[in-house]
Amino acid sequence: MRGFYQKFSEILNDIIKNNYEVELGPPLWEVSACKEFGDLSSMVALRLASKFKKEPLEIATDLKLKLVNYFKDEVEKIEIIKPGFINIFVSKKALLDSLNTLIKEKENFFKNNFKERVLLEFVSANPTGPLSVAHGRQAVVGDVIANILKFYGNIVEKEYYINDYGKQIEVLISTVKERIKEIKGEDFCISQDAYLGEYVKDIAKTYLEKRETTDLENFVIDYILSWIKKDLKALDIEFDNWISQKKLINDGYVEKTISFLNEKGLIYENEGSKWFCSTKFGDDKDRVVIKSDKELTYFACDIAYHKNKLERNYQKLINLWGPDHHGYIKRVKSAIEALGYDKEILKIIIIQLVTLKTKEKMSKRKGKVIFLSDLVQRIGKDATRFYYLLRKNSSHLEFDTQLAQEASFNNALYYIQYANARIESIFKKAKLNGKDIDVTFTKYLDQEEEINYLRILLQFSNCLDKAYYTLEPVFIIEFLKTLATNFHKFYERNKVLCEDKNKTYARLTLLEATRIVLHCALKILGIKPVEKM
RNA sequence: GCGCCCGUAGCUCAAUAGGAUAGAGCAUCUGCCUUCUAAGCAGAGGGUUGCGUGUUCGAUUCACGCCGGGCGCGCCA
Repeated sequence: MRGFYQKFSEILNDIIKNNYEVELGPPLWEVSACKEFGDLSSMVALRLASKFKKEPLEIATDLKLKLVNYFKDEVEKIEIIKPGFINIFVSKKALLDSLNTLIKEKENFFKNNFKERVLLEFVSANPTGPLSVAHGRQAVVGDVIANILKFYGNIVEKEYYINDYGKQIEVLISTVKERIKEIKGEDFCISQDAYLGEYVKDIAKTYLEKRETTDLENFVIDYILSWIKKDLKALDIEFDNWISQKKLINDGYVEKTISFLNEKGLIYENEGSKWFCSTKFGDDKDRVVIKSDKELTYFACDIAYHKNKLERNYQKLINLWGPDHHGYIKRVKSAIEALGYDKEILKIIIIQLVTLKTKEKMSKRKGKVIFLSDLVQRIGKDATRFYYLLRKNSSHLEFDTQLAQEASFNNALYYIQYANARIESIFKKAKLNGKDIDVTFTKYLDQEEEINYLRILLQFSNCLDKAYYTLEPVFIIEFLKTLATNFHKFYERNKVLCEDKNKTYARLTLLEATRIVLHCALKILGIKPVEKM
């Protein structure tokens, strides 16, 4: 249960269903916490008006009349404004009731119970080297999206697709072989398109040291995968499933998928290779699935992989891809339709580029990649996660490593953590903790400033909705900044521990509620709250 | 040439799933520490939202066309 915000949404939804026989998607209410326009503002009258070609003001008035019946003392007043806004001024009582419930239920207050089975595939970097800073953004965003989905009661599996087959791997293996020769002092040859990174030498060295008798290819892939897992672990990210492309092929799954499409008449031969007519499903051109050298293309495997996903019966598939894959979306969606599924089941989120802003100007010579592990080691897990989430998924992210390390108010994470530290400090001084909070004292919260602060706090529900429906973690960051700002303001102006014991306990409930919200939000972001600074 | 992302204050970015007077921080200037952490708070200045047209009650947001910046366009993966 999430207090009045949830309740009001349910009520409005019922009214619309009963009277207009339609179901409008969220948001039904926008939370404004603004003196002029009230706590909740709804545009549904305007949405209904354009749908039924009626006067928005009429609809708004009608909805207002029906809304009134549902409330006794939760609402101060309902106003209809200009083109058709319905503005609700929530009563102090409703706000305090929400506060009481929040303190009792803690973070459960904000949860939902949607129960969808969701498969989230992200990172899926080729096992040809350690993860780069670009992969890091996908990893963190994906992990946080998973947390958001889970928080709303969905069953989420995080999956990593291992591209352990194809030319890239072949090139890597041959590079390792040459490096082994180099170490042994034999003649060797590193070609132009080989993997030039120093880490290839490390792999070769380790392979020799361990006197591995196993297959070199398996050794190399396992070795790199262990790096990748370690890099992810350093960011507190763990995957539920690791799906191997090679295994899909060896199990005959890819072949089966191609013949399945062939039976549907969607595969044809041309110039010695086999093509899938993706144009029939909206793609710009048909795509090769079996090359003229009889090898499978990456796309062929991907069709099979998505078929495999679909057969595992998820209600939603979400893929996080880098911007270089945007041209690939139509192709995969076509494949899903060709396989006989609704392409809307797959949601693809493109995570834009990351650039590093560093003072010492890490050289870009020879396209040298900067490893994720170096970044995490330098600025720590929490700051790395936070700064990766700073922008919308679709926006370029400039990662300011200098700022992320800085212990100053310029650093938004410090500012937020500082709020938490101040709260902890007050509780410590009062020799109390969260368990000692008695909600009967909330009745002493009678100043406008206190109630307004409470309003901000309760907007977390709305923030979570936004993040959930848009799959944009950045909204949680933005909320945390706002909350921290308002907390610091409140802190400066109102002393919590004061002569008036009732006031003290009342304000402590506000602090406890803030602590719950801060901890909850940070937990979703995978960041540890700091208790002392 | 085609496709994707971006263009908002001097700088870095916000603006919620079209909403009401486009907001923060930095930098500049002015105040506030015998009082729960000054890593903070209060205040001032700063805008033709790249340009144009359209969609509608309403556009920073959507559509189309320009201009400018970034990236991608394999029988690579």
